[in-house]
Amino acid sequence: MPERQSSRKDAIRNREAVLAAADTLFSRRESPEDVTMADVAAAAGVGKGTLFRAFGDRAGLLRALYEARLEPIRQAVETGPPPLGPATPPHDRVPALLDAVLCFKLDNRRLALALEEDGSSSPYRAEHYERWHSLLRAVLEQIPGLTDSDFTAHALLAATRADLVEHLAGEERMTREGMRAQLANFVTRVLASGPPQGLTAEE
Amino acid sequence: MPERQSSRKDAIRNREAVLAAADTLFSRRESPEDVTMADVAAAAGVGKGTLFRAFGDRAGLLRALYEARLEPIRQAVETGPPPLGPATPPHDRVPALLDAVLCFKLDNRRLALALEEDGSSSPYRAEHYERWHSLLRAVLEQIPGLTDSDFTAHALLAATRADLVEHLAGEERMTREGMRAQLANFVTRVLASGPPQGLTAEE
DNA sequence: CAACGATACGGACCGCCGGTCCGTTTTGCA
DNA sequence: TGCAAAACGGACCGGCGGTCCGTATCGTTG
Repeated sequence: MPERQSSRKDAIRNREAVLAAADTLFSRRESPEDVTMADVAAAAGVGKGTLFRAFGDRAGLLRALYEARLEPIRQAVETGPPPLGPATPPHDRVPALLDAVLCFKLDNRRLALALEEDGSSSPYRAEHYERWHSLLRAVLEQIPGLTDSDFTAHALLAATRADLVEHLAGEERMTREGMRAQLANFVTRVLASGPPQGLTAEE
Repeated sequence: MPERQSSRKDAIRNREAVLAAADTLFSRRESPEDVTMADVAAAAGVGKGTLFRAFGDRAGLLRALYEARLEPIRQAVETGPPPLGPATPPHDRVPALLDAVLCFKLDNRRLALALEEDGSSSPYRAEHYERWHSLLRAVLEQIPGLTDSDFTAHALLAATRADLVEHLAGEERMTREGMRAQLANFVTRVLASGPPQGLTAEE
């Protein structure tokens, strides 16, 4: 697993070049799978060997790109202000988190698609998914009257799957705001039904 | 698109043989993608040419298998008795439909996985998905106080995605009944919250 | 600054897989 | 039985992810 950073400046420069090239390629080309590793190498002005040494394999490159793009949001979630940050009350944080995920996928459609539909290993094993899931689960657990937090977290995240987002945005011509609104609505509905009888207490 | 049936008996026999071979191969092998077309052809005692002539391409074979397995459920949904059939009141039919989908995916894990994660074209374009979606949407539409039927149908179906099911059953060791119960719970929660303010009218 | 070991480079090369092609065989009709 | 149409099957192809190894570059040490 050659994922260790190198100190040599040519290595570092090449790594950057590859990342940049891959980024533009993925956002330009229609489908992620007609961006080949050779394409990326060529676009970065680099040999294939270099590319694979730097990132291990295709999934490694995708992961690196994804994590880089995800970093700001990760910050906002872990140490930022409400409504994403940890100080937010659960009822408000859950929709905010899911909205953030949705927006991220809208802004990085091709990339998310590439990462999720790469058959080599289930998206559910990716540790960025693990992060979202366990966070969401933890927050859900703080909402009184809500059971099955684990499954619920999965189910809610499933509503933001990259290919679904792609389908809604592309095929069904749904607008960004339309989607955000409907997802918000959906989340609300899931959270709304309180204990036994519908209570929806105003806070 | 060579999908048209042939009347020649060798063609028919071979088609059956391929279907059967593929079926057992997919249920035996760990991951769908280490069942190659050559494997299937060999197991069926048939040349690759025959296989591709009969089903067009890999996706075609998967689709044929899937549709065959789906047929009984399709019957039950279209013309069967409650709780799946058309006579069922919407509130009861929605959970029943989703439970049926879930059970189907549990019973055909590898196959569903193969079909959904085949990158060549989004699962949302498959017409069996279209069928489930439009049916579910239609039923949801009959539930008073429920908006966004289209999106809601997508979101509910997303909770039964094959790779999620696989993950829950495999990685998280969730039992069949556990999953069914949690999905039922989730569906209930989505349907429960009435119009704007929690109403949950008893029928 | 010279020299050298360590490290990275890059593109020819490999194995595999989905899909095609075409000479050969089977089928069923007259 | 003869014959055209249809199906057979496996050699073949193109392209992809990934590897290998001779070569070029780096940076460190005297």
